[in-house]
Amino acid sequence: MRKVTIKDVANETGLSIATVSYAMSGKKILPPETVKLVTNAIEKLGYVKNISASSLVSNKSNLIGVVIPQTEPGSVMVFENPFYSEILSSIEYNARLQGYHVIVSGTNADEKYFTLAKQRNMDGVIVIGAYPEDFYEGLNLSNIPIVLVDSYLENHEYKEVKLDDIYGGYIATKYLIEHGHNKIAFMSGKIKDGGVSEKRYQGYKKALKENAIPVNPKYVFNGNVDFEEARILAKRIVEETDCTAIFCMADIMAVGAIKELNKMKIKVPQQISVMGYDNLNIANYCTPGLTTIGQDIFKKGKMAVDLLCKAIDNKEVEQEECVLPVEVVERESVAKL
Amino acid sequence: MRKVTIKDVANETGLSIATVSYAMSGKKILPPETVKLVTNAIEKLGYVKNISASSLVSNKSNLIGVVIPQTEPGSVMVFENPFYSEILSSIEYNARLQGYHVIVSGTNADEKYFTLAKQRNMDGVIVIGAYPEDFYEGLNLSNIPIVLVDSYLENHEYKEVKLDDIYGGYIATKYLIEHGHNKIAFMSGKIKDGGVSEKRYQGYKKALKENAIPVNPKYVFNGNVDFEEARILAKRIVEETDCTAIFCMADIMAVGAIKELNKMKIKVPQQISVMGYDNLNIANYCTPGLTTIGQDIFKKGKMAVDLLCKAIDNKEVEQEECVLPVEVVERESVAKL
DNA sequence: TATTATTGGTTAAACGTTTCACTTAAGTCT
DNA sequence: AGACTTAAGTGAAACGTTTAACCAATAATA
Repeated sequence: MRKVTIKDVANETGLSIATVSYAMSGKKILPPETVKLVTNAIEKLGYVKNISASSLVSNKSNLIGVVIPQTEPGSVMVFENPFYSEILSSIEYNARLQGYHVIVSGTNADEKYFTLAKQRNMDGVIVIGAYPEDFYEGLNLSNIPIVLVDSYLENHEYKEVKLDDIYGGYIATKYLIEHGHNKIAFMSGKIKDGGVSEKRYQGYKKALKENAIPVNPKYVFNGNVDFEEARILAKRIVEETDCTAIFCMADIMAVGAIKELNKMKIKVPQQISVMGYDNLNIANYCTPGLTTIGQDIFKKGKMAVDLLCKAIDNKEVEQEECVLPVEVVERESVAKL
Repeated sequence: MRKVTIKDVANETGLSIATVSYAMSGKKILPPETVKLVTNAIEKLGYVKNISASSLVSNKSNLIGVVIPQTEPGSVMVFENPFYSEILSSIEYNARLQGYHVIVSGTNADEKYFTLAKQRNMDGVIVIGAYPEDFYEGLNLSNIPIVLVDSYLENHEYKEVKLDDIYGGYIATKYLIEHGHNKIAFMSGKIKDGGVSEKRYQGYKKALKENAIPVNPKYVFNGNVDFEEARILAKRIVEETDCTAIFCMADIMAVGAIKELNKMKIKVPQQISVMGYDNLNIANYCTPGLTTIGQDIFKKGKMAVDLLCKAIDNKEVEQEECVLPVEVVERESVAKL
C-alpha cells in the first residue's frame, strides 16, 4: 500500500500533474468536467496532499504558532491560569475557520522559540502574555508576522490586541466606591512599569483620587498571579488591614481570596467584598459568584487571529492595535455598605 | 535578505551539503573539528533547518496531533470541561520534552480529521474522549500511530490510557456509604453502554449492592456533562428526592451542583454531600472544597505521550493498555452522618 | 482572411533537505 | 609490498508539490 501522490491522480485521470494541481487549488480556471474528473479520482484513490511538499515550494504552511507563558522555568503546568485555556480555545477555533492549524507551545522564553517558528515555516505567531525583553528581540529577527495579546510591552512596533486596563482598574474601583467602600485593598502580581498589574493599579489610584480617598500603600499586596498565593495574600489583608473590599487584578486570585475568606469564616460579601478581573468561567463556579471586570475572551482570540491573517495576507508591516472594551459584570461578591 | 539554507552553510565551511547534513544529524560520526566548523557556520549565518524539506524526504515531521471533542457541532468553546486543558497541558509539556510539537484541534468528528493528520505528515495522534464509531474508521485507514485517552471504546485494537472507572465509581460510592449515606443520587452524562457514565454507574451499583442498599432508578439523573446542566439536575434532585448525597461523575458537574445548592441555601455538606470525579483544579477552587475521585492527569498525559512515542519508534502494532489508579481525595464536601 | 485572444492543457524547474552509493587517502595486517 | 579496512567526505537522486513559461487548437475580432 504505497502512499498515493498527485502523480497517481494524474495517471488515473490521464491529465498532467500540473493540471491536477490547478484543479485542486483553483488557481487557474478549468472546465467543471475536468475538475469533477480530478475530484472523483482523488476520492477513488484516497489521495491527500502532502503539506510538507507544498509548503516547501509555496512557502506557506497554514500553520500558526501560539506561545503561552510557562510561569516558572521548568514548571509543568502550562495553563496555570484558566485564562490561557479560554483564549487558546478561541484562537484554535477561529484559526481553523480560516484554514490554519495551531501549534501551542508553553515557553519560558529562554528557549529560542522563533527558531522553531522558522523551522516549521509558520505563517504567523500569536504571543500571549508578557516575556522578558530578549524574547522579543529574537522575534524581531524572524520575518514572521506577529500578533501580541496582552503583552504590556511599551513602545513596540507589533500588532497587538489588549484591554484598556487603566480603565478596567478604574471602573472596578469606582464600582466598589459606589457601593460604599473606601478601604479597598489591591491584590496583584508584581507591579512593574507598563505591566498589567501596574496598569490596573493606575486605574485603581485614579478612582480613589477622584473620590478624594487617599491611596494607602499598606493596602497594596502583590505576589504571583495564582490561586495559592492569593490565599496567602487574602489572609494577610484580613490580618493586617481593616479593608472592607479587595480588588483582585485577576479572577484566579479573586477565587483564591474567596476560598481563603470562606475558610476563615469571613462572610463574602457581608464582611469583605471581592472584585475580580477577567470574567473567566471560574468566576461563575465559585460561591458567591464573583463580581468582576468582564472582557470578551472569545472576541479577543478572534481579533488576534483576524489581525494575524491580515498581516499574513497583506504583508503590510504597519502597526495596528486593537483595544477591546471592558465592563463590570455583577454577581454576588460585592456588598452595598 | 535571502533565506539561509544548508547550501550556504556548505559554502561557508567549504564542505559538501551532505557532510553538513551528517554533521548536524549525527547520523554519521565525523571528527569533532568538522562538527565544530559546521556549528560555527550555522551560528554565524543564522541558519535554521527547514522542517518541511526534511519532513518531505525523511517522512518524519516530529509533529503529533491532539484531538479534543467539541461537544456540540459548531459549538465554540473547545475546552468546556477544564479536564481537557489540564491534560492538554501535560501532553504538550511531555511531547516537547521528546522533541515533538503538538497541533491541537477541536473536532466534532464529522470533519475527517485524519485527512488532516496525513496531510501534515503527523507522526502520531492522541485522541482524547469518545467519538462516534465512524470517526474511528477513518482513523483505521490512516497508518498513523494512535493513542486513545478515555475513549471508552469497546473491543478496539488501539493503544489506550484510561482509568479503572468501575473501581472509581465503586470507591466513591463506598466512601459515601461509609460516611453514613444510603440515599445517594447519581448524576452523570447520558448512560450508554461502555461509556464513562456507564462504567462509573456500574461501580456505583456495585457498592450499593455490596452494602445491601437497593438501587433506586429515581436517584439517577443525567444530562450534558457541563456546569449549567448540573445546576438543573441538582435542583431536581433536591426537589424530587430525599437524597443526602450526590455522586457526580465529573467535577465540572459537582461544581455546578454545589453552586446550585449554595444558591438554594442548602448547606453542603451538612444537608447534602457532594462527591466529584477527576480532581481538577476547580475542585479546590470552590467552597466547600470538593471531595472527589483523584486521577493523576499529568501522568495520564505523560503515559499517552510515552505510549505514542513507543509506537512511533518501534512501529510495533500490538495493543497496549495502561490503566491508571484512582483514589479518593478528601476535602470538605462530604459529611459524616 | 489574417490576426489576435482565449481556452485547456503540458513541461520542467524549483523548493531544501536526507541518504545511498561511491571515492580517495591513509592506516593496518600479514 | 600487497591486500584489506577505516576514515572523511562527496555526488546526485529522491521526496511531492507549485508555478512560470510555453504550446496547440479554437473562437473572436478587424
